[in-house]
Amino acid sequence: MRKTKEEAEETRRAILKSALDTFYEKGYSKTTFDEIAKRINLTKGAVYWYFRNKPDLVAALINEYMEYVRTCIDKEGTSAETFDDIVKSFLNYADYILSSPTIYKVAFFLTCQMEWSEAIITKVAPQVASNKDYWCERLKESLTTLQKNGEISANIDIGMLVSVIMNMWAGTLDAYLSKRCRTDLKTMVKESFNLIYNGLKKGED
Amino acid sequence: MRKTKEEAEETRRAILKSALDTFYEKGYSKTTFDEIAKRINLTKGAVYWYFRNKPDLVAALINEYMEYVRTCIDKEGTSAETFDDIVKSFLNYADYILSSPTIYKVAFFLTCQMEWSEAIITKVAPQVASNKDYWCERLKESLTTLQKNGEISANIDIGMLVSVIMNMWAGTLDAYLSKRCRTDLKTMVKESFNLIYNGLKKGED
DNA sequence: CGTTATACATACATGTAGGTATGTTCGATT
DNA sequence: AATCGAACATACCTACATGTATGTATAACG
Repeated sequence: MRKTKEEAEETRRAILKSALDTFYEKGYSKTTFDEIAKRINLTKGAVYWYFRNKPDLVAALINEYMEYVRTCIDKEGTSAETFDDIVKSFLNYADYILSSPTIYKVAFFLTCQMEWSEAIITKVAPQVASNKDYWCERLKESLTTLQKNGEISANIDIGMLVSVIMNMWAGTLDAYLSKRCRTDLKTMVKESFNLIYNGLKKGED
Repeated sequence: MRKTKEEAEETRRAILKSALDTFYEKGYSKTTFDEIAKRINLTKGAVYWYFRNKPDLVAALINEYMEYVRTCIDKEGTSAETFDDIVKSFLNYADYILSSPTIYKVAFFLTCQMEWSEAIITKVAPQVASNKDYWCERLKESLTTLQKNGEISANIDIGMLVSVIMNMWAGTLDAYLSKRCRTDLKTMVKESFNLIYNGLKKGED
């Protein structure tokens, strides 16, 4: 029954994939090593061979896909020239979540099916936070440039603006994933940014 | 050991309070009827006497406090005359969450410590949604009035605006409760509404 | 080619959460 | 005053999830 190194790596990835499916469907605490294994015709022993326990498994899972997400963020590349470019980067991110079933499951799992126990928080939260910080930094740079170029009012605190935008984005995504919002995600994102940009005031346009 | 009706009602409320504390500290799935009972010097039997199972207990708990929240929303009373009034209503709500440990625990439990299994969704989600809808309706009325009065631009879709505001509010509250945001909640709310109202554009003020 | 460690399967040990059945006490009802 | 049922306590049963100990076939390595 001994496998080659490559075959072993395959089973490791198969376990992670099966784990994601199970977590996605049943939620964190109702997922057992036994079910993860049986879905791919293995036994608990195999899963325990690769992962000490559930928090470790989740951490490995998130780590796997967070890295993947980050490369996709990077791939998008150059910083924004206009506010519309920023909106587009968020729309791309939305597209990315919607078009990749795997990433969708990860996002759904993290926002709706996770239970943030102490062990999970210490192992998973830093990774998620790090990824968010990375995104925030890029957003901050872009907005600062826009402010220098005069597209954004000079008396706006960019740090605060970043926080507001991120909260709005998180809230929108969360509402969509948890099915509290029937509207299309990308439409919501567009409308949200449009509102923030133009404001509500009765103006002159 | 037989109690009077009033004493029995007291223990029922004591159980709900103990349940909230336990859910708040340990999360949904790690909370057991045994611990809920022992915290107030009772046994599992007592808890089972009042509640069939965990989903039912959670539903009763949420129902209890949602009703309470709704009366507080109502108490605030008359509809808004200016945009600032709307902001104030959200600030009041924030104040309310922050100043009442019980409501804070409910909010924290719902956003961070809950696992949305099928049974929970069918029993709890409708209550939460109903409460949100109620709030949305009042928000929509207020915004419509403001639009008629000319404080808000006429070409803004109020329905969409309500969604955006609610998402922003939910995202802000969630970030605060899950400790992802170090900034004070009320400050964040103020800044968020300020941004939505004035917009980012380099204007003429 | 023999040894060893890898990559699992199998079996078992243990704790514990959920649920029920039954007992017990006493307030309420007549 | 006797009875009944509410309000629990106690005991127990069962399922199952976590974790471990052991077995085993074989790839890798010298």
